[in-house]
Amino acid sequence: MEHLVEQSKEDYLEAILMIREDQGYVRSTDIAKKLNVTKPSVTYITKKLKEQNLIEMDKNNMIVLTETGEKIATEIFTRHKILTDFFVSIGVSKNQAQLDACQVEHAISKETFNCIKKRMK
Amino acid sequence: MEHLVEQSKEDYLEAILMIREDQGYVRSTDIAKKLNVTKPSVTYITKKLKEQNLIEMDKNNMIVLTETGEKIATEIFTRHKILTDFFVSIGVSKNQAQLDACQVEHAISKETFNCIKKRMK
DNA sequence: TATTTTAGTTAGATATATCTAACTAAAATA
DNA sequence: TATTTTAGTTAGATATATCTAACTAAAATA
Repeated sequence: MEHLVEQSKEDYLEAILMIREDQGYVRSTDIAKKLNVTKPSVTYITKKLKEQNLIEMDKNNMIVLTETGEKIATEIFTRHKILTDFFVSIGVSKNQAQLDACQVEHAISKETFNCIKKRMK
Repeated sequence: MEHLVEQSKEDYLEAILMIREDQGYVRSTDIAKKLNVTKPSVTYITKKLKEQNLIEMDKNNMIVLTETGEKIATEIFTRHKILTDFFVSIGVSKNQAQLDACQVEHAISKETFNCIKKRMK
């Protein structure tokens, strides 16, 4: 009841960032659509993210990342892109590379990610 | 209540294989120790693995893999070894490579794994 | 042999993250 | 303006995988 498991937290924050890049604002529904979950699930998780000071909601219910939230979201989004590129570079199809990056981005340590990043420069 | 989530299932099957290689037989307690969970947790999961015909228990409560269980366990164990080697080959420390392999082995598709495997030959 | 340790189970609780059903309230459309 | 659609919440249920407490029964040790 205390903490979100890392993966969900990161998935939601990343989704918020991606939606914002896409359309400039982020509503609860947009997250539900993006992550393929129901609206009550989003309500539940965003409540927790608020409690952890990772997001805020303005008067119109628009969701914005706090500084900490932004940092985590960006970190994961960067991982996502670099991992996708890396998988493509070793011969994985674009589509599958995307899907696997979504999973692996939560699974690897900073050390391993840095080694992959180095390889991609 | 129907199915195990892939990761736990695979973790338990892999642990069973590793313990067997190590000491020749596998008891419930050995799995608890290896995976750092309590004995009731092992009872709960092994019950499900039995229902799914992935393991059996002999008269002495020794746990053995069925043909299907063996196949899954071997597949994951192979992934584990190849991913560890791969991470080490790009500069990750042996220890961290081990840990990350444990996670990534469940996260990637056959396609991506095959590309990594090809790279390691 | 008596006692302690070890292996395993059952019962019941808990945490996380989901869902459906039912609702409110605002916005868009006929 | 009346009706419908859309956005969001609350309440309550569910699945997975864990835990602690309490127990049985067998094995090992004093």
